[in-house]
Amino acid sequence: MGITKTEIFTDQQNQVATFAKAFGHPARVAILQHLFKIKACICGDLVDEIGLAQPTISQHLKELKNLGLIKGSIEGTSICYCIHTENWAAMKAVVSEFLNQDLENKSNCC
Amino acid sequence: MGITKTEIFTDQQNQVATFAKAFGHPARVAILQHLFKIKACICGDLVDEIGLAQPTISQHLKELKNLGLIKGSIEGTSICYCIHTENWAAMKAVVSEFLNQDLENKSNCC
DNA sequence: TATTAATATTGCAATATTACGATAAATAGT
DNA sequence: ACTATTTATCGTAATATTGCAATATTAATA
Repeated sequence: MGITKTEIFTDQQNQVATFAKAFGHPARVAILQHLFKIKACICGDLVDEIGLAQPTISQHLKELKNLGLIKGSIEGTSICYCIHTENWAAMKAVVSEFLNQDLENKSNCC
Repeated sequence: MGITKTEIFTDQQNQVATFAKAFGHPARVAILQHLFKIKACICGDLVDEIGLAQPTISQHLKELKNLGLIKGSIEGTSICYCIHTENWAAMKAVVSEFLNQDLENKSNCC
């Protein structure tokens, strides 16, 4: 049905999935990488930097902002986006815990 | 258009996105966690463990297998799935590099 | 070989995502 | 106030994803 049954999963599982979904598109990966690289936060040269139309970039930015991973502040007519470092760290903690799981014992079949 | 323009991104960006998409659904997060937890690899009790229909679980397993994150071996009539540890480590390296980016300088606006 | 058990595949309906043109909203400068 | 610039929103088309019932496949066992 295209709808995810979030009710049957734990909060932690849903959180990992939600954050991971944010990185599940190369445009958002590219946006975040650019914001990390450019020390000063960047506004809409993202549209030039990445090869997508302005409304598309704006939409991706909105998703990242809704998740709290970036924040934007008005600079005249343009808007300055940057990484929300505290929230990024929090997200990283959740996702890293998932990624860094270890096999307790060696598996006995595969 | 629902179609992602992968051509305009780097291989690394597409890789991060592809792996992240695998974790972008709580069912797949749950499946992977269960495979990590249960030392011996598990077959189709995943259907009982997680509350989704058998075809749905089978589909999620297929995606994870296609990405190389899990592997399955036939055990009689059932199939034994487990984490593909080498590939998991490789994935972790790619995703971690993305997550662990650091801001070079403090941002000057937000 | 017929039956049973476990998993995979097919087909389909519902919803989500991606992308962009057109347009609106906000602000700066004239 | 008018214009230009920048970003957001709306509307819509195309594609992707999720989920499951029905069915097929595979392997063990009677």
